[in-house]
Amino acid sequence: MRIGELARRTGVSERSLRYYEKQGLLAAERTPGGHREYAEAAVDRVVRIQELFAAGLCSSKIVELLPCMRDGDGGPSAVATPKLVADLTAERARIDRMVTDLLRSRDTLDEVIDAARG
Amino acid sequence: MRIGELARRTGVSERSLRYYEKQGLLAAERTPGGHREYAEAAVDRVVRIQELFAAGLCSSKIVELLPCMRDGDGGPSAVATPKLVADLTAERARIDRMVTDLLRSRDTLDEVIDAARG
DNA sequence: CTAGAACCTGACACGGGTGTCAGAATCAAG
DNA sequence: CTTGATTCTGACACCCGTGTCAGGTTCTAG
Repeated sequence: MRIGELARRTGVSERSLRYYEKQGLLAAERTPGGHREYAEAAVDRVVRIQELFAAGLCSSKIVELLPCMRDGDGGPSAVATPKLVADLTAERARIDRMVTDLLRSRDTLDEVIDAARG
Repeated sequence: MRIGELARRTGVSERSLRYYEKQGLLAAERTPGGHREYAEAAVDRVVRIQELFAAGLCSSKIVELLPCMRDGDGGPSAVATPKLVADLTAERARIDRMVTDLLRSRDTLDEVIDAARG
C-alpha cells in the first residue's frame, strides 16, 4: 500500500511516517517513480511505534528495540544485547513509575469530579 | 522556606518553581527585599503539580483544577464548574488510554527482555 | 494526452516545560 | 562594613515528534 492508505489505516500522519523512515524505524520499497510502497505488516509496526513513543521511548531506543520484537509477519530477527537489556529494564522501571503517577492523578481528577457531581 | 529549600525538598528546579508562580500555580509571599517565602504546604502542592504535568495536563488546566483539590492545609476552596468537569472527564479518559498503552509497551519490553535472558 | 489526485523533498515553526547564563540585588554571618 | 551564598529578573536555547507550506514529480482514470 502507499503512504496515504497507511496513514489512513493507522491514524498517523504522512509526515510522521516519512519521519519514521528517516529515523530507520520503518522500511518501505519504492516504485520506479520514487513513491513509497509499504507491506501489509507496516500497519502493525506503525501502531507499535506509536505506542512506544507514547511510552516515552525515543527514536534511537525504538530503533534498537524493533528488530528484537516479534512482528506481525514473523518472529524477532535479533536478540537484545546486554546493554540494550539494561536500557530496556530502566525504561521499564520508568514506565512503572509513570503508571503509578498516572493512576494517582486519575484519582485526583475523580475526587474533583465526584465532588462536583455530589 | 525559601526557593532553594523548596527546590531541594521537592526535587524540582528553582527555574520550574518560578515558572509555576508565573503560571499562577504556586503562590509565594515576599520578603521586604523581594525574595520568595513559601508556606509548608507548598511542598505538597509542588508534588501534585508535577504529577499532573506528568499526566499530560497543561498549566491552564491545572490552574483551574488546583482550587478544587483538597490540599495539605485544608479542604477545597472551590467546586468544579460543569465546563471544568467535562474537561477533566476528557482528561481522565485520556489518562486511561495512556495507562493502557503504557502497560502494553511494558509487556512488549518484558517480552524482549525475557527473550534475551532465556 | 490531460486533468486532478497523490506523492516527493526540504525547510521552517510550534508547544511548553525546563536548562542555563548574565548582571544585579538581597540576605545572613563574621 | 564586608564577604559569600542565595535570590532576583529577563532572555535565549533545547528537545523532538509533529504541522504545514512550497514547488515539483508521479500516478491513474478518462
